[in-house]
Amino acid sequence: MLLEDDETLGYLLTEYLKMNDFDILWTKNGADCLKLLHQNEFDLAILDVMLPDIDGFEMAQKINAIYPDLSFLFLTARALKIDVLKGFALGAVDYLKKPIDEEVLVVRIKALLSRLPGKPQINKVNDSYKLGDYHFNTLNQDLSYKEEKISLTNRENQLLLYLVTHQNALCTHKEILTHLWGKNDYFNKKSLNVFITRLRKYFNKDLSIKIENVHNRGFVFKIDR
Amino acid sequence: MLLEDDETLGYLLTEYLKMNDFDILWTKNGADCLKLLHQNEFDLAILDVMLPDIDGFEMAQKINAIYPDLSFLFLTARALKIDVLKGFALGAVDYLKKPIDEEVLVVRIKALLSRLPGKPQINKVNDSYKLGDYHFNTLNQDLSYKEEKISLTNRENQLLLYLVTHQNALCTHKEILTHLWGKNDYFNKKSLNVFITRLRKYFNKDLSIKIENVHNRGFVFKIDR
DNA sequence: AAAAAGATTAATAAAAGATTAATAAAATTA
DNA sequence: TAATTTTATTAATCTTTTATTAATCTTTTT
Repeated sequence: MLLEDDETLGYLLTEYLKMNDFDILWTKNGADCLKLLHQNEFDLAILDVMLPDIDGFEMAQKINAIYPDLSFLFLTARALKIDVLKGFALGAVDYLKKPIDEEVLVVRIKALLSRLPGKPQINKVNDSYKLGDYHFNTLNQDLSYKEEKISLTNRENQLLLYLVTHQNALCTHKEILTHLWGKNDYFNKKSLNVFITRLRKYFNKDLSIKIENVHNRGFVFKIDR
Repeated sequence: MLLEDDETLGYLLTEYLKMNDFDILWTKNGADCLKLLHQNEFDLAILDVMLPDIDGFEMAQKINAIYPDLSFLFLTARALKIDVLKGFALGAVDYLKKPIDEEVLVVRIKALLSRLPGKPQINKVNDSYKLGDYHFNTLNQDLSYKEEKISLTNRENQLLLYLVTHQNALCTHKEILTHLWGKNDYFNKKSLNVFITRLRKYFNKDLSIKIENVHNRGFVFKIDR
């Protein structure tokens, strides 16, 4: 969450942070800020100090009282030593002086978020799947059968992951192609076919694993038992 | 731990931090710093960048390689944007510009330490690894095969340590490059390649040791048995 | 039986990786 | 300080891997 009353800077920062894959919401005053805090769960609040209706330090006190687990930092032109000390005394994780380079701001925020407890563990995908007698590790990009390890290419890995995470469900050509190839045309469909053949070959040691075709629709990954 | 070659500033900071109940040890060069790190368990390292024998960025790389759980920050007059970005890329928890007010330094460090997880800096890494018929000593920076000893360069040592501590797991290009080089671009990737070739050559007497490539992803260090 | 869709194997071109050599920068020695 | 050696990076060249396209055969549908 960004609390910043300056239109230009607020817009700029919001857009820049969005570009860097942050989910960010921007407010320009204390009242709206409180509403936002009430309606969302933020990882970090970026607070300006001088605002029309409230001062950032007061906002920090409110955060401490109402949302004690929310981390916040100050981003302000008020750079007097006394202000910095006050900011940290209120529990800020950082105190940044304006003007700040956007790129530097982004790396600082990333560094901060990576060290916040709990929150930052952004949905780490399960990376390992037991498939019949096989074992598929999508992070290491390999498929093992007993002692033998088959290393997968990027596409093979992507495709298998897609099929496995949609086990027993029909994955249409269109769905797969738009998801992995980004477009759905005749040639990519041909390519997909080649990869399906490849995967089937890898799995030929366990007859219970099947990649079935649904004519004119798509494929479905199944494990019989 | 404070790494600072300037006598006056080093003395001043050390005394000031002691007054504020920190247990602090001060070194003036890279060699002594490594000794200290080996003999103690620090919560935080404060690194100057420009030093007589080593640069602070290199020291950070060594810390990443040898004591990956030790947090560090830079305290330096080098305030160019590129340096700041590099500092954070290497995993710094903060990047502070000289001159800094002692009081502000203290509150910043307190804020940092209060957010460091528990007491994680326990697992000091082993300095010696048996790798098939080879023996790798990362502190002495050498690799021995029977009576023969190969001494490793800094980069070779860092890279091998990284691979060995992530044995059997895929180490992506990005991961390796940001950890050891501090940035991840085309040329560093080329450089990494050269080092991989070098390491493979060193290990060519034991065929069970392999550094495998995963196309378009990275490398994995393996010992077959 | 004909047409369409799918499966399979093989051929190709582009990208990535490996290797060796050349250069530049740093460290060491005289 | 200059000369020498060591080291990391960049360059050049060769090899391998990979995704796609093509060609051919098989199955499904109407």
